[in-house]
Amino acid sequence: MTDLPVGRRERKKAATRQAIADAALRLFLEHGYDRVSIRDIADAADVSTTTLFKHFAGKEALVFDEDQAREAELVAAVRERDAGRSILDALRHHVLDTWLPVAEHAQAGEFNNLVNSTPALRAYGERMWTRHTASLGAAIAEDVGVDHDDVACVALARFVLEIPALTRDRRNRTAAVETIFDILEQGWEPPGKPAPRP
Amino acid sequence: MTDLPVGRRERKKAATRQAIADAALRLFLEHGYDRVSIRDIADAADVSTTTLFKHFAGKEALVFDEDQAREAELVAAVRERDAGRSILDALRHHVLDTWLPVAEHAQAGEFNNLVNSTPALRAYGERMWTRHTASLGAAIAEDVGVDHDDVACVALARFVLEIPALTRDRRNRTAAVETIFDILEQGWEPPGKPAPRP
DNA sequence: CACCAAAAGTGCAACGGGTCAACTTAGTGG
DNA sequence: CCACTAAGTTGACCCGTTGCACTTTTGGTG
Repeated sequence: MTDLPVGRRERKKAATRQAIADAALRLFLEHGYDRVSIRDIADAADVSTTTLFKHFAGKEALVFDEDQAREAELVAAVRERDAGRSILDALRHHVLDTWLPVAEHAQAGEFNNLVNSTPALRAYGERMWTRHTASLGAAIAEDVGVDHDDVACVALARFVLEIPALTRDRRNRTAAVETIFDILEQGWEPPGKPAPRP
Repeated sequence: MTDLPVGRRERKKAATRQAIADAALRLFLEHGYDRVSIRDIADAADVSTTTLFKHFAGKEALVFDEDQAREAELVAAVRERDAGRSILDALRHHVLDTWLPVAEHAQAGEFNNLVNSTPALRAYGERMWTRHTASLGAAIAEDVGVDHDDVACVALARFVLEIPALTRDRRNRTAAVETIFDILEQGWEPPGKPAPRP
């Protein structure tokens, strides 16, 4: 997965980082996000708060490790799609195949619950996605051969990146994702009431 | 516009509130958002920080007065549109007629600049818009006669509300808005390079 | 008019997130 | 083995924000 550190130094560094992240997640799940202070976490991981902030940019970053990966995957999904497949199709399947499994199950029960029930974390999570707008937009633009900040391409990127927020608490996430991609492909039109059974 | 306060009490209250807001904006424009502390503002307005926070929910709220109005206008634009006009058309014209003039000119030069160049304010501003997703989505859903949290309707609402963020720093905002509405109406397709002149 | 309850405002202390500067420790590499 | 450098520590500090106990104002009511 990620290249493992070689020197003793980097191993120790990685270890501390991990210790902090573990302690944080444990305490958060145990007592709730905002009843746990940075100092608590630092103590539990047996480091100073300054050290903690050298590893993580802020309190929210303790729970959302890893957004770098997502951006790369997204761009790749566009760039390295099968020949003849449209950009939208590639994105649709990337979302369905990659995001949904993670959201649905990966022992994420408590985790999702934690994020979902903490406004600060929800907000941070949403912004995390939309921060990739520029990169994804640029990748799409490059693919179709227009300016890297072409409005249509950037807008499409943003809309796709809103999908997690829009489908978060749906009973049937798959259907919701499909519906949204249908809008993006064919345009929006008033959804009819589901026809009553005759 | 807003009903003017009658009692001496409410007049004074409104006055202090205004004094705070004025002091804040002045200091922000003069020294930059994050070089001005809450204490500075409170001092300048000659109140205590406690009082300040009884009038404004947080530091960002000092610069963004008034988002309530926007939500109502939006919902109205959908509900009270001319007969025979589609929802999307109503929204498109509401955005073009109501939002653009405000964004373009209203002595907003420095103000926009301030918001734009301060990450905290950008973030707050964007969330301000998307917070109306549910209401606008529900209005649309009601109009077409489906569940108030129908995915397609909520998605459309969100996409429309992203428009300010997506068009903020475009040279030609009008064109950008039109492009985005075209996507929402007819679906996205790869924009061709502008045809080179023959 | 006098009086009282409630609202507006004050002062102060405290908390939690986050930063800074000077210092110690301990791998790294020559 | 020694000098260099990155990781970590310490302690003080700023800032946004909240709670608490207290004073002032003001509107209404008997």
